[in-house]
Amino acid sequence: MKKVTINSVAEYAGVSKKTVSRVLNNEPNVSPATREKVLKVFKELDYKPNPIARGLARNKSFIIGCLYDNPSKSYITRVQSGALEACHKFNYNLLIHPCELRGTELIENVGQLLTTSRLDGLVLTPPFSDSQELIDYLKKQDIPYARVASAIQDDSSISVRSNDEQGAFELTEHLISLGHKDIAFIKGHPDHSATEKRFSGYRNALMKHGIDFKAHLVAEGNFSYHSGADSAKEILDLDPMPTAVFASNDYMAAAVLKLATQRQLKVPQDISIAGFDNAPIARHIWPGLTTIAQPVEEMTRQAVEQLIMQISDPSTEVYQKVLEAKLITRESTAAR
Amino acid sequence: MKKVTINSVAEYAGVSKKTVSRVLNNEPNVSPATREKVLKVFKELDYKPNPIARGLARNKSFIIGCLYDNPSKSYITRVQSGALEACHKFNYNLLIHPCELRGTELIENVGQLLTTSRLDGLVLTPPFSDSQELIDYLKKQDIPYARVASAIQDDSSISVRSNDEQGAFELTEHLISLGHKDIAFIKGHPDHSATEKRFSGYRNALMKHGIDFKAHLVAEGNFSYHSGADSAKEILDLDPMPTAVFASNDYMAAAVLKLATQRQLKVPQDISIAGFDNAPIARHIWPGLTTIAQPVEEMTRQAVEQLIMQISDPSTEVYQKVLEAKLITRESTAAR
DNA sequence: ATGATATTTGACACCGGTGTCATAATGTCA
DNA sequence: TGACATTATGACACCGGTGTCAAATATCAT
Repeated sequence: MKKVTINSVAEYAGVSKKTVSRVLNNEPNVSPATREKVLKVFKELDYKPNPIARGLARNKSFIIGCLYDNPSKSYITRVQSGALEACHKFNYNLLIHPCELRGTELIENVGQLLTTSRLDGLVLTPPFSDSQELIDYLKKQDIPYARVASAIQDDSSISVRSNDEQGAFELTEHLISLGHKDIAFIKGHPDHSATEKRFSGYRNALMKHGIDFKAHLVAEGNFSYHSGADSAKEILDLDPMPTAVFASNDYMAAAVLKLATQRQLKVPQDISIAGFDNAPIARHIWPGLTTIAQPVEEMTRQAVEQLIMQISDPSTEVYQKVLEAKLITRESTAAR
Repeated sequence: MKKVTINSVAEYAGVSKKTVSRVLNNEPNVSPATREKVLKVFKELDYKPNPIARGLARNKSFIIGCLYDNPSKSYITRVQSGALEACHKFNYNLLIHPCELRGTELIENVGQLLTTSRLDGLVLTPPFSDSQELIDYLKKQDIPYARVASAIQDDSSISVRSNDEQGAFELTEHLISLGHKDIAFIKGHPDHSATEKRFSGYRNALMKHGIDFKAHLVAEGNFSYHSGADSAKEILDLDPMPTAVFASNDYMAAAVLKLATQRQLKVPQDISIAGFDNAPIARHIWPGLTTIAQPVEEMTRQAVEQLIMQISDPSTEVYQKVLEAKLITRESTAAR
């Protein structure tokens, strides 16, 4: 099977390759007759323009890169699916690139990525969306990027996040309204800005309702299930045991639930447990986890859509957006 | 910041661009002195070769595409991580493309993918690895591909799978050895070849141990948690209720566990439950699920590695490989 | 020193498209 | 019908690299 290029199409149709290019890109100033003729040849030869050649000429690749370093597989797939939705809408594709925030090679690693594959833009998900070092680098390299769930204040770049603080506040109030006063808290990974946001939502709710904050009720997690299991042990070993646990994500909450169940504790009768994110696991276990639903897909979709807009027209105004997080109550929390 | 191209480097270094290209690609026949000089200019100007231009000249993109249509997020991320490992080892990148097997537009959709982004090869994961239609199309288009977990017999293309039948056989034997005779089975998605393999492993084990196969103990699932919940209802409503349930994946098993727990059944005392895949959820719930560990990352890694080998040298022999699946016993199964 | 061979280097076409600009064809109006 | 604006088309350079091949230079045996 011989390769069909723009040249062969042009020759076959008896026009110049520039005219073929015009038809290809739906440019004006082609007579209907010619256009028709060329389109027919497209069909006849089954012509597919070479995206690489086009990329070289236009200096574009129509590929967006997605950077992440996150232990939650469901979070990652949600991010991907939001990003893909936006990409496909505009005929872009998505290249994924998990890498580690820590370690001196981050910049080098991303540099390598940009060297081996020219990307039109980058979506940064936590914790990268909070890495000032990375952002400075991208700015210097002049690579368009969009931040998802970032806490960095920067009006000159795209950012879509959800209201973590508000969500944590509401969830804590929910627990308080059920009569809980000793509410343990498991923090997330310190590199993620959401960690501090959720923590302060928790503290603010306590404060608003006149409940003293007790440092010994706070455990340090890192969003992984494993860290949740460690924190769970700390918390369930406390005497007196708190009546409720608020974990900064659902995986850690699931770990608490597992240990509690292993210890023959009844949830929610003996202890209430709540998570954050509304990951699939929150409804796959029994009792289902009360949690905060974050619109992860939607955040990413909007971020990528804005990113593509900005790529196609760099003069487009970029803006920052905050989406609402929503309380989902299930069976894991109850009045004490 | 002016763009640094191979031309500017050549001019600056006082050599031809071909020589620069030689240094870039570590080709022989460059005098050490010249090589040194050019390398210094690379540093000085911070030169980054343009992958698109290189791609055009060599007719390569160094990008592998990954096709999937799978409800299990953990399966997807495991596939991705295995694929990425192989890609990065050879300086390739990975582009992801979820799409639907059903619907007439599959071929069109993949065609679109290949049109908008030239890929050097494609990894097919279930159920695509079993789609003869897609495979024929790729062959016709002359796009290299590798199949993961495919049951299609085709010695001319790369395939890495694990032994689903053997795994299911072992798991069933495990249940039988615990004294179970009424073992319900939840099937997977009919489009996946693994579904039949696992089912026949189950039947063969029953047969070997002289246990009659009972059709009413088989429920039709599709690998999704939701389908598992439906099947769970069917099975737990049976009278007499079977003493064990073997679900074709862990999500469906988790759904059975959830319903059982909701109904105040003790697992494994009242009923044993087993899954397949060793997905994260299998150890995130209580009791942990007895299951079969499939080396998903490893399968994909090997498949992609072979794929890249074949791309770099089309004369490379391709081969098919079967990896072992392994029984993992946890708390969800016990003697009756 | 001489010719034969091996190594280093560069000129130039090429990959498959797009952008610029000149020219040809067509349309408009007095 | 001629002058002028408008539309259609193509020639050609260009994007930033790589492949081919011939020329220039270095190495070596005799």
